[in-house]
Amino acid sequence: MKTTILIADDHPIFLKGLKEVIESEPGYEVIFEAKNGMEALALARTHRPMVTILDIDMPKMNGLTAAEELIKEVPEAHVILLTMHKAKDTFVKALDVGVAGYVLKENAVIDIIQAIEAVLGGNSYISPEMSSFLLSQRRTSRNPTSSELLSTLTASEIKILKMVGDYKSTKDIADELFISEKTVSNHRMNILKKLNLTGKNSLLRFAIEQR
Amino acid sequence: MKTTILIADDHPIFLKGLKEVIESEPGYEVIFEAKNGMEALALARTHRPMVTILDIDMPKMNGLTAAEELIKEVPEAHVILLTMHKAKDTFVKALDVGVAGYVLKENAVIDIIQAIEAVLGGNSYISPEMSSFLLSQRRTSRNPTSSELLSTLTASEIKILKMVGDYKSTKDIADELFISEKTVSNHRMNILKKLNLTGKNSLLRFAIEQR
DNA sequence: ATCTTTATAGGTACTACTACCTATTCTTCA
DNA sequence: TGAAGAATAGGTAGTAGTACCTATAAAGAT
Repeated sequence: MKTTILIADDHPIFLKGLKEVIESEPGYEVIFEAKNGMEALALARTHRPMVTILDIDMPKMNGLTAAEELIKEVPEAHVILLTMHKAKDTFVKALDVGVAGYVLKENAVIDIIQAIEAVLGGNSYISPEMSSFLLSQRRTSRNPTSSELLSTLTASEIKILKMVGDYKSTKDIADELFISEKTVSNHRMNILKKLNLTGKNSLLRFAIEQR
Repeated sequence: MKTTILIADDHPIFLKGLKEVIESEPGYEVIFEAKNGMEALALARTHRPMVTILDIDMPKMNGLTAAEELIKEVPEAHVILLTMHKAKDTFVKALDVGVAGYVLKENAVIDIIQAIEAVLGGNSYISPEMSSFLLSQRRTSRNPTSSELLSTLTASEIKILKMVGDYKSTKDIADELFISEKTVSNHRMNILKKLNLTGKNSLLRFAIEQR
């Protein structure tokens, strides 16, 4: 059985080109084409293609909104978004919505088959240019200021901080380490002082953000 | 001025092949070659190539450890790791260490130039197969069970849940919404019941994880 | 040899969140 | 019209984390 695919793009030339690329691969068949988001959503909703490829910039309804609607109704839909620009906001939104693929148009011809295969396998696929954004996010989360402060902590303090970050209570930690709750409590206070933290869940907050 | 590059791989054939690929591109020059981690680290440390490409599986010292050491000493080094396997653990470790690129060997020939360009531009580059792993991590955090539960919450409850996730206290929320602390407290309890949560910071925990 | 740091543990007090009540007003839906 | 849900607010109790004390034993450094 062939893999059924829906493509939506408001530029007929791009649409045609992409279709040819996909169908040059054996086993893939573009069963539907749409030229705006509304049309794409209606087709995908009723005919359930195995993969839905949506351009983001389209009239009537943009691809992102269409993807959001479609995934809400059909969570098992495999949606790949195509875009011209590398804007972070839309990318982050797309991730939240739950699209399986995010491919830059400039790479589409080369990447699309890989992307389709990835999403069919239940994986996600994003163009390398976008994945670099994911990486940098991960990196900035641990900023230099906090890591300097962290270095002043002793081994025990770090161990306890990690356990706090795992949502363990003072009692949990005391039981696990076979020490008194008071000792754990003292360690917690010492950590708070070293990190210049005050207030109720400030340690938990810090521990979580540092993970 | 040419872009200077160090490559380290214990397989001479792969090393030679990769070098040819890189030097076929104008502007790139492989100034050093190493056949294990120790050698690579020593060369990179003293000669500071603009990009350092390390295979992970190498004798003496593996590429990951070498990368860790190098980045610790020379944070501005651009390190690209090459690997055969898609093991998550090493990948996550590599991200923590701060490598700029992570390329699967099977894709290396095609991707390496793109990877080099990305890391020189201060960006990160990871093979699409690995970036899919990053995405799936992001996705699983909001699992279907919790989103179903979330849909039972009222608008006010969702608003308050978000504020809890911003580390706001009951009092903070009450002040901000011009309602009684008791009302906020009641909303919190209702949320806890709807989400089947119990215990001290369970709501904070949930709110944070849902963000 | 003394001083500092660290891990250990106890006391006391305050505060915020959880837990389980009741009750009123308003909207919405059958 | 009557029932259900939602937002509002109050009471009371328990518990966990924060805040600030003191104190001792072991390890390390000057």
